[in-house]
Order: sequence, then C-alpha cells, then structure tokens
Amino acid sequence: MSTSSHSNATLAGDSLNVDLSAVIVAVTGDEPKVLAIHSDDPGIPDALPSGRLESQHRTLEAGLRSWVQRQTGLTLGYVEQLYTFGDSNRIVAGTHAAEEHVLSRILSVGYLALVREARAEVMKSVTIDAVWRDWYRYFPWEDWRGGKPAILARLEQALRRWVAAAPQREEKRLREERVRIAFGQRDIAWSDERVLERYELLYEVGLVPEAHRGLGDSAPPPWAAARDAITEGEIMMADHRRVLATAIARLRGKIKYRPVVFELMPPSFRFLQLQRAVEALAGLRLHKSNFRRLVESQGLVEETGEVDAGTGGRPARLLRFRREVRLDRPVPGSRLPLAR
Amino acid sequence: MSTSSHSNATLAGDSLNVDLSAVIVAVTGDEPKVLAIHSDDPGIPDALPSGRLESQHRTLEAGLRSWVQRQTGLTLGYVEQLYTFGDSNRIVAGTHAAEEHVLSRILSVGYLALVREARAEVMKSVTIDAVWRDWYRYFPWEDWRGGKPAILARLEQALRRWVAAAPQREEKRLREERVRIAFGQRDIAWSDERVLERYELLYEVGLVPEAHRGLGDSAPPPWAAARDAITEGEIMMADHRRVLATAIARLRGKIKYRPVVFELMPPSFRFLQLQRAVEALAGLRLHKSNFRRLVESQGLVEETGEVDAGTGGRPARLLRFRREVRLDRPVPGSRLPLAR
DNA sequence: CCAGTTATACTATGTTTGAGTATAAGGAGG
DNA sequence: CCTCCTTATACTCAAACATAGTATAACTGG
Repeated sequence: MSTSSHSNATLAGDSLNVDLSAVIVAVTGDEPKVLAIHSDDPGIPDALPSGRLESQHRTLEAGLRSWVQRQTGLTLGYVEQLYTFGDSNRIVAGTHAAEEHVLSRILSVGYLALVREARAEVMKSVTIDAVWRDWYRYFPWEDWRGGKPAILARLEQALRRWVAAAPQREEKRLREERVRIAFGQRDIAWSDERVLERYELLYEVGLVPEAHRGLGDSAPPPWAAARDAITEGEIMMADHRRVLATAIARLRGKIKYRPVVFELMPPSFRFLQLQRAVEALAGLRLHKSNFRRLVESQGLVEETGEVDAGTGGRPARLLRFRREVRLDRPVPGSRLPLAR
Repeated sequence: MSTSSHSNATLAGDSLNVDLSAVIVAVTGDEPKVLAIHSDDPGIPDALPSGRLESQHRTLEAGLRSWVQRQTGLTLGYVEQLYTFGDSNRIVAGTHAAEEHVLSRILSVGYLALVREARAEVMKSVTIDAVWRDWYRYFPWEDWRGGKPAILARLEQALRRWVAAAPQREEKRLREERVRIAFGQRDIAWSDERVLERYELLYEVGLVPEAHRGLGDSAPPPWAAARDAITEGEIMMADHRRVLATAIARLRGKIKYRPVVFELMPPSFRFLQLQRAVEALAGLRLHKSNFRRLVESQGLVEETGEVDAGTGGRPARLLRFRREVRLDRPVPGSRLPLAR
C-alpha cells in the first residue's frame, strides 16, 4: 500500500488482522445446538462461522452478519458481543516466511447469536458445510441433566494427579483451591456458569488436546495418564472452543436474569418445552412447578388460547412470549438494599 | 494475502489501528473517581488514558497496562475487558490524505480497571497530565444520592419535545417507550444500570454536544431549546464518554453480585465507609442496617480488632475483606429453581 | 381400562428482604 | 458535666419469595 514498505502499518513490520467469529445458538427439542463449519476431511476439526473484518464492513457487527450470511445462509437476529481475544498465542507466523519474518497478529472478536429452532434453512454451499451440533459434543462435562457426567470422574482423577505433582506446598494449595472452585468440590457447589474457568483449567493442565498444539511437545503430561480423558470433548479450530466456552458461560448467566430464552423458542410453545430449553442451556434439571411459578409471576408469557394435544399426555395450553416485556428487563430484586 | 500490491493489508487500501483505553476507577471519600488525561488548552476535552496496540505487546491487556504505566505512572491491579468498539463513526480520514484516500479504521478496546484510593502517586510528566475526576462531572444525571438530580427535569423536558416531534403515531409510541424505560418514568423505576442506554438516547436525540461533532450540522436540534441542557455533563475526547458510560454500567451491575468493591477500599475500613463507596458507584442511597446484614451474612468481611475513633460519633470497629472469599464468587441464589 | 405421560393446582414450611425502632458510645459547645 | 449531634450496632416484625412437595386432571397406546 503505497510509500514505504511498512506504510500505515500499525505494528511495524507486522500486519494486523481482525477475525469475527460467531457462536450461533439454537435449541431443538431438548438439545442446545451450535452452528459449526464442518470439513469432510477427517483431520480438520469443526470451526465456528467466521471471517476477516473487511473495509466495506461499516461496523463489526455488520461484518459478522455478512460473513454468517455468506457461510451459512442464516440472517441473524439477536446478536451480542462476547469478548475480544488478542493473546500472543494468536500471533502466528505469516504464510510467506520469506517476506522478512512477517508476523501476523490475529485479533479475534467473538459474538453470541441466538436463532429460532434449527431448521433446514442452513445453506450447503460447494465449499462450506454448516451443521448444527449439540454443544455438549465439545463440552461433555458440562451436561448435568442426567446426573453427574461420567467423564468427570476421569477428569477429576487427572486433576488430582496434577495437584499432587505440585512442586511446593503453597503451589499445591493453590491448585487444590482452583480445582475445588471450578469443579465444585467439598463445600462448594457445581456452578453451571464457570464454563470458561473449567475449560481454561483443563487447558492449562494439558487435559485438552489443543493445549499441545503447534508447540512441539505433543506428548501429554504424566497426569493425563488415561488417554481417553484427553480425547473426550471434541476439539475445534484455532481457539474456537474457548470462544464457545465463553458463549455458553455468558448465556447461562444471562438466562437467569433476562428473558433471552424466548429468542430460541418457536412463536408458541408449552411450559415444559420452555423448561426443557432452559435446562438444555443450563445443563441442569429444574423444579417443575417452581419454574412455572417463576415464569408466571414475572408475567413473561400469555396463553395463545390454543391447546397442544399429541404430547402423549394431557393436552397443554400453548403460550407465547409477551411482547410488552422488554427483552433486557432487569429482575425485580436489585440485590442492593435501597433506602426509602 | 501477499502477492498483490496490498500485501498484508487486511483492509485493502486502508490501515487498521487498535486503540486501547482504560477507565480507571477509584473511590475517595464519598466520590467515585475516574482517571482522566487533562490538557491545559481549554479547547481540548479530557480523555481516558489510552494508546495504540503495538507489536511488542504480548496481549491486549499487557498493552493497556504498559500505556497506563507510561501515561499515569499507575500499575494496574484488577483489569477487565469491557467492549470493543468498531463503528464506522470511528473510521476517520488518514492524516496523509494525499496517499490515495487512505481511510484508517480505528478499533477501540475499552477496559475497566479498579485501583485503591486515589493517592498522589499519579505522575505528572511534561506532556501528560493525569487527574482524578468525579465521574458525575461527565454524567450529572446519574447521581441520585441527594434525590433526583436537578438537571433531569431539563433533560426530560427536551426528551418530551423530541417525543412530540415524532412524524408518525407509531414512531411517537416507540420514542415514548424508550424514554420511559431508560429514564424510569410512569410505572418503571429508575435503574442505576441503564447508564449506556441513557447516554445513547441523549446522543441520538442530540442533547449531548458530541452528537453534533464533525458532521457540519453543529446546530442543536429544536427540541434542545434550552442551551444549558446540552452543555451540562462535560464532554470527553473521541468516544471516551461512551466508553466511560459502558464502564459505569458494568461496574454498577457487577457490585450487586460480586464483591468487587473491595478492590477500591483501603486495607481496613468502617462499615459506613464501605456503604458510602457502594453508594458512590451506584449513585443511590442504601438502607443502613439492611446493607450491613447483607455484607455480614455473606461473610465478606471480618473485624481487624482495631477501632476507629475520630469519626465524630461512636467509634467503629475496623473491618477487612476476607481473603478467603473468591473475588468472583457467585451469589447464593441461582435464580433458577433447581430440582432436588 | 390400565399404565404411562404430561399438565396444572394447591399447600406447608422455611428463608430472605424491607422498613423500621431502640440503644450505645463517642465529641463539641455551653 | 449536661445536652445535643453524630455515628455505630443490635434487634424486631411483617411481607414477599423460595423450596419441596402432594394431589388431581386429562390425554395416548396397548
């Protein structure tokens, strides 16, 4: 680009690229789904829909929407920025090393998008293959709906070995505490929201295959003895699994105080259907009548007047989301004790 | 990349810069403070400490810390990413216009940092002058500790004129609703967290001077009749006021369910002092004994054993934050009714 | 018509919050 | 040294909300 060889380059001698990637979530039946770009080549892991920020994109969000449109055919509705990742991990050597050791730093802006039920409307272009995946495919330890997931026993075993392998006493205590908080042991309860914390701990400990990627030392550490432990939980391209973990954590937090689930529901639905959707996202089982009361007392839904037979039991009244409720309505209790 | 004349350029013909800016918060006495870069030239508004991402910066956060260190002499502790702004508003004409109409897009990553009480340790270098400012200087309508701020009456009046000036019926209803939610009118209560929503509404309506900046039409719209209304609330450089609004909103949300206030407190403090700090941030008065009960019941503090006389009343026991409490500990009530 | 499944109503018991009152312990001014 | 002002701390009581149920209703499939 004109003048000197590095003109207009922010990072002298380097180039700066911005990746936009989207975690597009839907709920089908009882399963939380995420849209993934899948390659037929078995060696290539799934990726999130993503692309580079281009100059014709007016805003970051517009750029994201246009990439998703191109890659999946989907037009996004609800979109929310998640986080901007820019670690040195993401500084990768340029493809043409001959060009004076150019480093290309990648800044990656992650987004969360919510769409209504996964229909067949996803495009299958010649080169790109977008598929809906159960998100627990990538995070099997996050689904507690059927009780404690079996894989956790193995992970916890490996984590205990890591704790035991600490060089000093103090270091050991710190490791112990981190595991205890992230995975809810002893007096601390499992928290559905600590998805990112858990993933990052597993990454750091080396219990997740991408931790040994591109670093030469591809041998797993001694505490990851059982080979199974590190192969469960499917890997993703680049740091997309981390972005997905961020998205799950954010969404799990948000459903507790904002009525965002309705972005994922069809126009009319049954109570239990709504409950199953929330359970799918949170990875937890909820108490039926109390959940019902919660939703009713907040005035989030109204009856459509219709009834759904064919559920295999007593027919249910169909509900719709009350449009009058602002999407980002805060909870009644402000958590701070206000004066007068 | 490479090959063509636009080698390594993400944005063909353009260059991409990343700005890092920090909202550095402290509480002194009863005032919420933010660190601002102040120019002696009266025509230049305050700015947030900020700088460009450089290639030697390993991570975005490291870049931020190094800029803050350089500009203010402060070494940051608690830091949290806020948001990445990348609107076309921020695409500004390059300094060397001769160079084939180069546009330089600015991406701006905002951070929130919390530091202990504003001490004199802020550096005064030759060129840069960092000062602690009461954050309500920039957002006078956000401080309800002394009752409804006087300026709000004027803003609401102007907003009513804007609503009335709507071309159609439906548009009018929409404007009415937005104002009602953002500013807490009718049946909706004022929410301390809707800082950004309020600022963006004022911006859109043109009640804030920066809305008419660089656009030629520097004349305020008819509904901003009273000139005073649009001059209150001090302006900041670029979109820094928006970044600050984002930071205040985030912090006000966070203090309700995470014990982050303690990042702003001295090593030991009185109960009322803690309450005043929270009140300063939230811009609201709190109920004394209920606040005390809340803090005590969560086990956030412990007595140091010492006592502080000299408060003008009965001497108070001094407290300290209980280190055992994890900083990002979630609240007990999960807001979802769990099963079994 | 019986078992299984889903829907919906209702209830008893506890915990948390909102809004106080009451009392304690200092300083300053007269 | 008594009174008023300020701050601190303890305690109370009712209303609101949450937890963990039970009970009953209404369908389907075999």
